[in-house]
Amino acid sequence: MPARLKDVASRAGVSIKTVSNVVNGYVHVAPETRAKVQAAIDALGYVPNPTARRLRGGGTGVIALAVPELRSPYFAELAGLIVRAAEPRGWTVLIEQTDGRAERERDLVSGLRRHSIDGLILSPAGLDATEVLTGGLPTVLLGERMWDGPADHVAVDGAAAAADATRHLLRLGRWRIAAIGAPDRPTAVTRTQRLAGFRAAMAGSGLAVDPRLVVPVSGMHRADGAAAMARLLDQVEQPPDAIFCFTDPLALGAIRTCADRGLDVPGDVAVIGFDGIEEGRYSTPSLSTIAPNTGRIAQFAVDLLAERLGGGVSAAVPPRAICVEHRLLARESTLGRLR
Amino acid sequence: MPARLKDVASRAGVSIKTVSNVVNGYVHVAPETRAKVQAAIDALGYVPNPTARRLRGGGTGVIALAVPELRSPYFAELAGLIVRAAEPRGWTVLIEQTDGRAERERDLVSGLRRHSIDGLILSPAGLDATEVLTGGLPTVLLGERMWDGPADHVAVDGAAAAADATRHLLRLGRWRIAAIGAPDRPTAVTRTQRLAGFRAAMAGSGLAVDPRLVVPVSGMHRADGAAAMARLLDQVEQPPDAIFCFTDPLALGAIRTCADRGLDVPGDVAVIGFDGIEEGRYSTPSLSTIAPNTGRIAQFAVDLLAERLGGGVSAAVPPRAICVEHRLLARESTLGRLR
DNA sequence: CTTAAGTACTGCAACGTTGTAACGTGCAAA
DNA sequence: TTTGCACGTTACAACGTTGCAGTACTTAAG
Repeated sequence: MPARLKDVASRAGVSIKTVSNVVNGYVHVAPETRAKVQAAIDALGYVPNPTARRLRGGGTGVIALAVPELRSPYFAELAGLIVRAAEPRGWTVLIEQTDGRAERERDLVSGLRRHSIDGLILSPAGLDATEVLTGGLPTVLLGERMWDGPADHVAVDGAAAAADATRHLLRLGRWRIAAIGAPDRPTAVTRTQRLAGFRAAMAGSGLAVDPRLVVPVSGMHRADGAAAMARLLDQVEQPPDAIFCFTDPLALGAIRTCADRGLDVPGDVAVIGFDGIEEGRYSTPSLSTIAPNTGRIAQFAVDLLAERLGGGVSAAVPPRAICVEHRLLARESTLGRLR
Repeated sequence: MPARLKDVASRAGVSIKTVSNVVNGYVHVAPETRAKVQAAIDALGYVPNPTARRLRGGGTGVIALAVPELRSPYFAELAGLIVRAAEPRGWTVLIEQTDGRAERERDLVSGLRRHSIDGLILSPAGLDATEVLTGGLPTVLLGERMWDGPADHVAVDGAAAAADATRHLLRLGRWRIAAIGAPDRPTAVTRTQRLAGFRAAMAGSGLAVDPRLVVPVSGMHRADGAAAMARLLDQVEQPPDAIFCFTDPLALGAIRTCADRGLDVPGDVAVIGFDGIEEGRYSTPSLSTIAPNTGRIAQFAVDLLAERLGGGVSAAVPPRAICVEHRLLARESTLGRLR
């Protein structure tokens, strides 16, 4: 039984609308009326009812964030940053997990309208570009996509970043370089781009890519990396001297397998990942990686959504793509112990 | 401009209310009327407006989950499980980050009413027990608390689990055992309980706890563990032969410092953590830990909330406390390489 | 043949809010 | 003085839904 405008109004001896005006900071309210109303508000502990506001035609202050899964550290950290970036705007974030299944993404995008949601930040993993718009919801896409997608979109340049990782290995004098995390299906855009960058950097150094050293995975977790590394070591007579893993968890799993097999990292095999998750700073050996600026990704995602929502950008404005910078973090898994 | 009841009604040639009755499965509707209405619903793609329903007095299908931060792997994994457990009930989960600040928790609990939320699952870190109820929202608490708290509550027995961890170290013949993660303020209930369990197990073996080996921390991250370990090593002339860290990230940070200082884990120092996060299975050395059954924690939390919400349990029923089992996962950081 | 109970459906009001239009004021400009 | 205007305030309607009370008709019971 929370206080309503009506209660405040009768206590302050004014009309409902005047209270509404005070609450909403309308200018033309006599100071003493305002004070009287404010006193009543404080006395009753009045808090506006957002449901009613929404019904009347406003926003809900809730946006949805859809990621493959929260147990992936990269997405957990990103989600945390997005929640934080949404805070100053007074938004709360509703989180959905897609499990990376296009079908589930589709259900989500179309079904989210049932909730009272202002906008969507979607990290798609397999949804066809054209399908994204069907929801009719203001949407921002995260992650490496085609740059002419159907919605606003924030990402790093995956191919360039992958090439940077590869070149880092090449600069260290490694040339028999494996790649773990190749796509197992054509819709996995992120992995396809990273693979392309890998190939480009190899080609740039005049090196051929041994097909047996390109290992596809079905998941992007530590277990998948460990299994892929084991498979790789079992299939080739001579192990690679370096590995570019397309995510940090893949790399950490691969490193674990190396340890189990008695391979020294980076002595025998240098390993570099991709994500820049905090875990890699403290692992043994610490993990060299490509770190997208996740803070800026989160900020841009929220800002782009805010612009679409606030009408700052007409719906007719074509989708914008923002490319966020990345850094190469060279650590022990490629450089060795530093001291 | 989605279709409203009114639109469906005029298309089907019936009253608004009859359409409402059909949508809500009211029994006394003639089959042919129902079919006619259903056809209109399908034709117009009518979807009920949840905001209006909520205003009228129903639930929203949205629950809130408040955790300290998503970047903590334990909470990220738990959040993922809760989102998944909420799915079959048709609930979506709105996530808030408290940063472990009681003040922020207070704001959240009282402010969440502003959103249209049916219930709250709160993992408190410092909020006084009595304050939790002020929100007036059906609430389930997570994490080790007083067992006579003001709301339904799911947790492992933190003291018993901590004692298990300590006894594991004792069984390995270690006796100079340090604890990293002691509370730096009295309201940190979780850490206080784990410390109590640690002390109890030590006392049970007739061992005194060297106060210098009990290290308080201000945060529970890898960095805090690394710093605490460094502080510990700097302060005592002879390093401990084992360390119980109150969370896995603390343990992983501590292990990292050991590596930097040339201490072998577990040769020189055995390390055990608390959380059972996936990361510990793949770290080098893999991390011994206490693993609460997070799957069941998530399930119970959602189920308890559902009971309060669904009226299956009267509001008068006193708060229930569910104690979830935990397992000791003994791995390399205490046992050494197994092969 | 009346009465009661049940079925099929409808209209109205209410949930709490805000935009719009309107109403008096009082004061400055005509 | 009259006009005009800005100010302070208010009544009313609407947002889309559902509970309640009611109407009209049908069937069963007394």
